[in-house]
Amino acid sequence: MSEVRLRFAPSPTGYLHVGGARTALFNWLYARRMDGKFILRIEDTDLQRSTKEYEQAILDALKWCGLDWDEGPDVGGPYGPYRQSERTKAGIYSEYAKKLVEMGRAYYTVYDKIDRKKELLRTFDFPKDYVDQGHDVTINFKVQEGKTRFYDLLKGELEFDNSTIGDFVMIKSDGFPTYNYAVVIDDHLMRITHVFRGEDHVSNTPKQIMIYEALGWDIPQFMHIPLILGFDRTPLSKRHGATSVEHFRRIGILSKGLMNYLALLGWSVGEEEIFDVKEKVKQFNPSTISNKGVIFDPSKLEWVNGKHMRLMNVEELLEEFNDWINFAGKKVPQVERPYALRVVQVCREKVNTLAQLYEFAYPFFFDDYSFEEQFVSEYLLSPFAEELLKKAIDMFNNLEDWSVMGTEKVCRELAGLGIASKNKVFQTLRGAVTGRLVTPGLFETLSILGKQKTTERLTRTLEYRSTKIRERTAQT
RNA sequence: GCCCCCAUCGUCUAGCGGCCUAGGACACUGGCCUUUCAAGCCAGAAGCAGGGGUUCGAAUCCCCUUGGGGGCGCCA
Repeated sequence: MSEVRLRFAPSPTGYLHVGGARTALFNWLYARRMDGKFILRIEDTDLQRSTKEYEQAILDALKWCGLDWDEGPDVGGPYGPYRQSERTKAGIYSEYAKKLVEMGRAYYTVYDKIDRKKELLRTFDFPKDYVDQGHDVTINFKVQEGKTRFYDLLKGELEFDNSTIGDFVMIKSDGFPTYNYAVVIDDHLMRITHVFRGEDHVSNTPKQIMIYEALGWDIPQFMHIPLILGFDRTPLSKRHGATSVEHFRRIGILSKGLMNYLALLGWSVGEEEIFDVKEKVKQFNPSTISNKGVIFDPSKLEWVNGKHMRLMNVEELLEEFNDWINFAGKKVPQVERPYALRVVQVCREKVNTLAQLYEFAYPFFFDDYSFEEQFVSEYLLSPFAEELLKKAIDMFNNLEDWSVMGTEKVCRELAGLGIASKNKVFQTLRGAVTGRLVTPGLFETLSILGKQKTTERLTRTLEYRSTKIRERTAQT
């Protein structure tokens, strides 16, 4: 059996959309499952909208997703070039277009110079005079009578009456091919065996089939994947907020988490929900993908992501975290690796994204955290706080054992002093060393912070309290 | 308008004629744990779009209606 070859063919007119990423993922999954090839092709025939920046952004996003390709514009391959603009310059599309004209399956259309939509004539002969005079000329495919059918892996046998399909442009007047034409030429020349793409291409498929048939080429296996929709059931777009892969990366979603969620969206692998997509390659069966439009649910994405954060080993998470800090352009914590590992270990228990992790871990990394309003009004300014903090500074200064058990012992002693209730004592201490009322466990927090930071912070908080009290007295 | 696709809890799904008084997950609600909590554990509420058939029997098969989506570009 010949080699299975699949491709993902984005057009560089925007960032990689999660829908595109899902399509790429399914292509990739099947290529890997069949020990075939995954090819990346850039469809940049829309001169107006395509940019190099977007192309690079898409490549970066795909790489981040872990969807590596065997052939593509950056790595080359036996069937290159892999950019349609380059293939156009190489004359690949016009060659077959001319052939189709010669066969009588396509014709030239000449348009009016002023009213550029108005057809002047159709001809099988190259209209040299008109071209010389500067008229727009396209090459159009001539649709014949009959029916066109094809088999879709997901939808089964599909049939279209050719009378519902009009002749269509293959070569635009700027010399570039249209999508429906170029895709056929490229897929054939690149030996593509399976075309997995969005459902929005179903109605275009018969046009492509007609070209395959006219040229006497084998038709690849098609599978059209339902679109990803927003909660209002309209296709997921900017109107639903940012939808690019880059956006989810920015808000701290792990590549593993995104891929896992995207795979889950329309494809169920038994009861299991949390997995590394790469480990599910063997079980990938494209025909089990759901056949209905699916709604993108950000809250489930977050949940999946949080699970991954808690399941992966801490070293790996720390690495992801550092990469993210860098990517997101956040202030980089200047701490030792063992310290960072402990922080990540305790903080990941209660967050679902790297951004949340950063936010949650902030007081462990930096001293410039601020005090939460509620902590100040409800605890810090309370009468008991002064005595408690003084006592705490004293006891922590004398503490030698900074293990979790050690800090717990001191905390419990402080709570037993009768200065305030246990809850108030703990919350006051928590706020005093982190500025907030919601943090990892207090004993762990203190243990990680250590003697120097803890006592410094307690002292500083006590001073802050005095200043606040003075301000308040001055006002009244 | 014409053509095509789709239809199980709010969402993602299991189900492929009897195992279904429809299972799981997210979200939601309540409880537990408890030093806070966004983590964890337990419990609950929530669904086969509607109508006809076929059949001893239908979420599962067929038809219609309704609803949703896609396409009909010198966009991809």
